[in-house]
Amino acid sequence: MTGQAERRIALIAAVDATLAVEFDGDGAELSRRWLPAGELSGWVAAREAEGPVRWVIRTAHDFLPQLLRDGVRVNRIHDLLLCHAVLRDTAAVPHPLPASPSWVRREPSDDAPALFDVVDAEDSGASAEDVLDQYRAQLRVIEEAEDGRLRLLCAAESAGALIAEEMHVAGVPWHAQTHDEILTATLGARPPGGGPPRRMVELAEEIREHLGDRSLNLDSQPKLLRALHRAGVLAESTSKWELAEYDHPAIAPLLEYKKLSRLLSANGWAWLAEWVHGGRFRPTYVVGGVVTGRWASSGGGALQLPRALRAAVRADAGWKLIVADVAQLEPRMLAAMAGDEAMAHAARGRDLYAGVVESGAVSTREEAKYAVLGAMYGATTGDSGRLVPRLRKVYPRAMALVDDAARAGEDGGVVSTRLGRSSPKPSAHWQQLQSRATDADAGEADVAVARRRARDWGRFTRNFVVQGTAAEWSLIWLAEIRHRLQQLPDAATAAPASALFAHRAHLAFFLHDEVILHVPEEQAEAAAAAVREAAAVATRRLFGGFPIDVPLDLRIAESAEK
DNA sequence: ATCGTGGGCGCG
DNA sequence: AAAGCGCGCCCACGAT
Repeated sequence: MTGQAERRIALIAAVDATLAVEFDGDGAELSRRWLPAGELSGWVAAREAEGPVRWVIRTAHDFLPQLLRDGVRVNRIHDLLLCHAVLRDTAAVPHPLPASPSWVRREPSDDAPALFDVVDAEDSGASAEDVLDQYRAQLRVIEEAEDGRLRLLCAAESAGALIAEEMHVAGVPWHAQTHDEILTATLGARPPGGGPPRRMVELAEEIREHLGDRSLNLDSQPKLLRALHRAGVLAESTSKWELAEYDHPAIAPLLEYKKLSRLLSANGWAWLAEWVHGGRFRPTYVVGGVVTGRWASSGGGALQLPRALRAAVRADAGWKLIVADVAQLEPRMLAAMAGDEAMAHAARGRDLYAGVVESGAVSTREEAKYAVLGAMYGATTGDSGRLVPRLRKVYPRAMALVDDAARAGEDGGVVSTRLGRSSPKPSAHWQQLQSRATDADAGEADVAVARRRARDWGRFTRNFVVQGTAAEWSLIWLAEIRHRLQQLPDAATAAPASALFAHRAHLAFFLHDEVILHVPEEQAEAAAAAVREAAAVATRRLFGGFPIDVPLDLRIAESAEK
C-alpha cells in the first residue's frame, strides 16, 4: 500500500465509447468524460501512471481484454458483479446488499457473445447512475463490517478477476512436442489413417479375447458390464475401484485401457490441437465460479490437467518456472480459524499429518490423513469415519468449528468463511422436505429422506467454511504475488516471452492452492521470494498474529514436472 | 439431429 | 483400499 490517496474512476461501456466518471470517497462525482473507442487504453494508462487508481467496472471481462491487448495493465479494480454476489449473500453484516438481477453474472459463458447477441449499451451493462449507485450501495455494506473483512474480501475477489484475465492472456507455457512424446510413449503411435493409437488397439484386443466377445465396444459402460458378467466378473459397476477387486485375466488390461482411454479423450492430440497455440495453453478461469469462492474454469479442463502431462509445462528459453503449492492448506485454515492451539502445533512444519500422529490421536500418517479429511468432509462410515472421533479429543476447538457448521447447515442455516463469504440458503425444495418431515402425519420414509438431505447439506456447510477460507487465503496470496512482481524491474536479458509480458515475471497458472509463475531467469530468485512473502502476508491478513504455519513447497525449474 | 442425464475419472 | 467436500469434461444412451 502506498501512502498516496487512491483515486476512484468508474468506467461505463457504451456503444462506441466509454464513459469515465471520477468520484471521491463519499461517492460524489468529481468529473466525467467520454472516451472514444480508440482512446480508452491510452487514457487509462496515463491515469495509472499518475498514482494509485481503483477502476470500478461492471466486471473485469468488460475492459481487461482490450486493455491488455493494447499493452495496458492496471493495478486495482472493483468488480461489481463479483462483489455483488459476495455482499448480497454475506451474513457478516446486518444489512447485506439488496439482490439485483442486473448485477448477477449471466451463466452462459460471458466469454464469447453468441452469434446473434446484440451487444449494445443496455445489454452490456448499465448507465453511469446505475454503476455509481451500485458501487455506493456496495461500499455501504463493506463499511458496515467494521473489522474490514468485507473490504479485504472484495479487494481480493476483484484482484482475482484481474489476475484471471491476465493469466488468460499470458497463458501457460506449453511444450507441444513434450506433450506429443508423452502421448506416444503412453498410448503408442497413432496410425497414419486415424483410429486409436497402437497400445490401445492391442489392449482392446487382449480384453475382448479374455471376455470372449470379439466385437465388444469397451467404451459402452452397459455393454462392458454385461460382458464382464458373462465372463464371471459380477461387478456392479465398471469403475476402476470396483474392478480392481476382481481376479480375472481381463481386469489388468482393462484397467490399463481405461487409463489410456481417459488420457486420449481428455488430453490427447485433439486437445493439444484445440487448446495449445503458439506455445501457450490459455484456459478461461471463472473467478468465484464455485459457491465456496474457489475458481472454476471453462474450456480445456484447466483445473484437471493430469499430473502425467505436467512435464509439458515448460519455461521458454531464458525463462524459468516457479512452481509453488501449500501442503494441507485446508486443515491449516481450520486450525487457525478455530484458534486451536493444539492443532496449530501439529501443523508446525512441513507435514501436518506427521504432527497429528505425534499428538497421539492416531498411530500412522495414513490414519491422520483420513481422519483429518473425514473431519472436514463429514465422513461417518468406513475407516475415515471411525477415526474422526479421536480428533475430537485432541483438537476440540477445531472439531467444534466444523461440527457447528454442519449443525447449522442441517438446521437450514447459513455459515460464513473467515472474511464473510456466506453459504447459500438451502433450496425451497429442501426446506419443504424438512418441514413436511415434522408434520404429525409424516411417514417414516418422509422423515428418512429429510434426515438424509439434512445431513447432505450439513456436510456441505461443514466443508464450506474450510474450503471457502482456504480460497480466501489463496486469493490474497495471488494478489500479493502480483503486487510484488509489479515492483520488479523489467529483466534486461531474457528474450521476450509475449507481447504483454515481454520482459516481466508473470503468473501463469493457479489451481486452488498452487501457482506457477513464468519468470525471466535472472529474476527467478526475486520472484520466488515474492511468492514466499506473499504467503506470509496472506496468513497474517487472515489470522493476524495467530501462530499458524502455512509452508510452501516451492521450486525453480524448467518444467512443472514433479 | 439435438439435448439432457448418468457413469466414470481427472484435479484440489 | 475406501467415502466424505468442491469442480469440468468425455462418452454412450435414451428421450425429443
